[in-house]
Amino acid sequence: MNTTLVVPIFKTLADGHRMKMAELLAQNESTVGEIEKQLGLSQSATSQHLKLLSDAGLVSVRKHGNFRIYSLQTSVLQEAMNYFDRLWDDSLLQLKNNLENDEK
Amino acid sequence: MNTTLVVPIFKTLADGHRMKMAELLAQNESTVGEIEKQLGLSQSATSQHLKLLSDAGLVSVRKHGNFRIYSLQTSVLQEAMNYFDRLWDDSLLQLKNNLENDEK
DNA sequence: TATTAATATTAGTAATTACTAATATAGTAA
DNA sequence: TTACTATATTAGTAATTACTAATATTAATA
Repeated sequence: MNTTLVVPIFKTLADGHRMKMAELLAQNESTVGEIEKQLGLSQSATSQHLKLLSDAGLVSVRKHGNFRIYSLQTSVLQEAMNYFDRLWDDSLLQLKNNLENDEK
Repeated sequence: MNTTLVVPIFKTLADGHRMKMAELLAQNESTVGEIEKQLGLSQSATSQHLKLLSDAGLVSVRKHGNFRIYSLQTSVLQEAMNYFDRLWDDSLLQLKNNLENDEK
């Protein structure tokens, strides 16, 4: 597995506010203003967090009049899920091997 | 879901070296010295990273003579996996709802 | 065109991080 | 005990981060 792909995703989600944003967007796509209100952040801070999420490919944006509508990008989520699945599988395998060795 | 549980796990794994450590430990429990050699880090840096992993509950340690043997703690991994699963499910549900609304 | 609304970008700053270098601790062995 | 080995801890530092405040951009509307 290539950690360089997954590390940026983790870095981006490893922040309470951005994690909340991801959760909000998992429920519904949303404008900057709505997110700002939900999280109680300043407009600037909200925009900056969204930019980080966007740079990491975790969200996409489209314009609607004067608004920007952000949505969660599930394909990148999948990357992160695969990473955990892999770790999980490896450690289960390790456990199994250890049990077998103990029997000998 | 309680993000305060998951954020520290993400913060801890959101570093290339610690992520590599988690991967190594998923394959095999290991001493500090082995990890240090695998990652090409200094002894001190290695110890400090392991402390962070340990504080986050991602690894456990046991003593063996002069050595400390670190192993991955799968139960905490599970937390993080659940988080992603939840996000994933929510966004699939959102997608489904949007399709249904479009039909109207 | 001028004004307003929604958002983005920039510069500055305090707090956090990841390292190195040095020192401390704890177990082993002479 | 003394010396050695494996690891932990501490202090200091450069780089990064998350914010605020100010300004810029872009679209809608009067």
